[in-house]
Amino acid sequence: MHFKIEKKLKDSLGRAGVLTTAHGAIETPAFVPVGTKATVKSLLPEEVKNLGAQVVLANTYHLYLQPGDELVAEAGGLHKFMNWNGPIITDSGGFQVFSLGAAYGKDFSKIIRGTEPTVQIPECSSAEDGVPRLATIGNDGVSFRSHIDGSLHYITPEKSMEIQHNLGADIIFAFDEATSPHENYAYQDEALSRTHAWAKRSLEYHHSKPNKNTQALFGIVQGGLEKDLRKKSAEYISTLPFDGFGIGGSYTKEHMELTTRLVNEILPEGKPRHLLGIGEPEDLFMGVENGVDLFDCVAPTRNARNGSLYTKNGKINITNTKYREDFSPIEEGCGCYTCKNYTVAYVSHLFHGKEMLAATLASIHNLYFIINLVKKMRQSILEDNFFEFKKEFLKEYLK
RNA sequence: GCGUCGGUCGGAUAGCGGCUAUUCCAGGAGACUGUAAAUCUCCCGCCUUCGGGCAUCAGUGGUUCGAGUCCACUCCGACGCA
Repeated sequence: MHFKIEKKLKDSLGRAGVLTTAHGAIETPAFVPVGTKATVKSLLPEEVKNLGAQVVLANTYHLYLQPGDELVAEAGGLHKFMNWNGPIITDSGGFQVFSLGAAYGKDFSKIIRGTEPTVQIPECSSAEDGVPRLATIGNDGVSFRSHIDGSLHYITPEKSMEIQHNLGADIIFAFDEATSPHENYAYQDEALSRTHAWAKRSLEYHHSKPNKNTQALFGIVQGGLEKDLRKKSAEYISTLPFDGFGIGGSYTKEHMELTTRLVNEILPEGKPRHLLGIGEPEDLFMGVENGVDLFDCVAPTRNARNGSLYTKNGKINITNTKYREDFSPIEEGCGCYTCKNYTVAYVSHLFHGKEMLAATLASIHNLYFIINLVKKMRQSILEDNFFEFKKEFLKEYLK
């Protein structure tokens, strides 16, 4: 893997570059569509490629459970298995420590609401609080109760690496613990020590295998909402010989920005940075401005399936009554396949009729919108007008 | 004409003497950020100062402390017998 910075943004951390992987180059900053189970939901790989995606992200935990990483290896690896010849990234399963653990059955997720970031739910600090969860954390690894069949699985940093080696993505991630923002400081500190120890173990395992030559390994910075822990994490992870870095966690938007800036000021400039699980248009601007090179997020595809579509004037809910007789495209002038060929009324009809094509056409539009938005950000960096572009876009988008 | 069932929100249902009339669909709105997600939440008779208030189970009477529920008749719909 090779990363080259082409141009830096003045007075900020932003930059445009090219990341070359074993399966091709990625012009950064770039948005990475999520295909958790080795498929970007509702889309053919050809469509994903045609709408402008350069790379996709699949999930270690899900593929390990089904169909199994060894089967994928037997099939010739993820690229061949899912018929995607471009770059692939796999997440380590670290996010599932959070989503199936502390966040299981709760009403909070990746982005938390409210302006008070230090809100703590004390009972979350203990795994023995009787609250049901599918992931239980130990210092050596994490026990997962399969959400598919209830079977018990134990994933360690080494196991995550082994699975990711079998899957064969171009970029893989160290196994980490994404913590709940509601945990107290003591827990965040303890969890961070674990993430750091696991980062080292992930790296050692990876470097002991020939896969190190074809697969790049990214380390992950955690630290919750605590500034000093984030700093500590960025500093420690920076010292390890990772090929690039991920920034993970769950936070308020305000904290995400502070964290991204703080962390990227510390991470080595010459290596790529991936802001995990982000985001919405305004978040992507924030990330790019603060030195993020890669983003992945389920938002465009999940929102699409749920009828929420991006337009330059904000998101619309296409199932609303007012769109039933709207014979214009979702967005006037949009270059996506859906907008070039179909009307809002038609897509609305597909949603009301619960037709599968609704998800496909909506996903094409949303992914095109987001991928293209980040491409325009890249272009604006190269043309020295990022801030003007940002201001203009957000003025219309956020109304 | 006689008899037997039935008539509960836009549709389909539950309810078989007891307080707030069930559930599903349709309809309306919202949420969703390293995918437990083609999912979830709320609303869906009228009014409301969001505390609640007032209606309501084909209709009209009646029995009862209390009726969607029991009784009588009327109207409507199925079926059966003439």
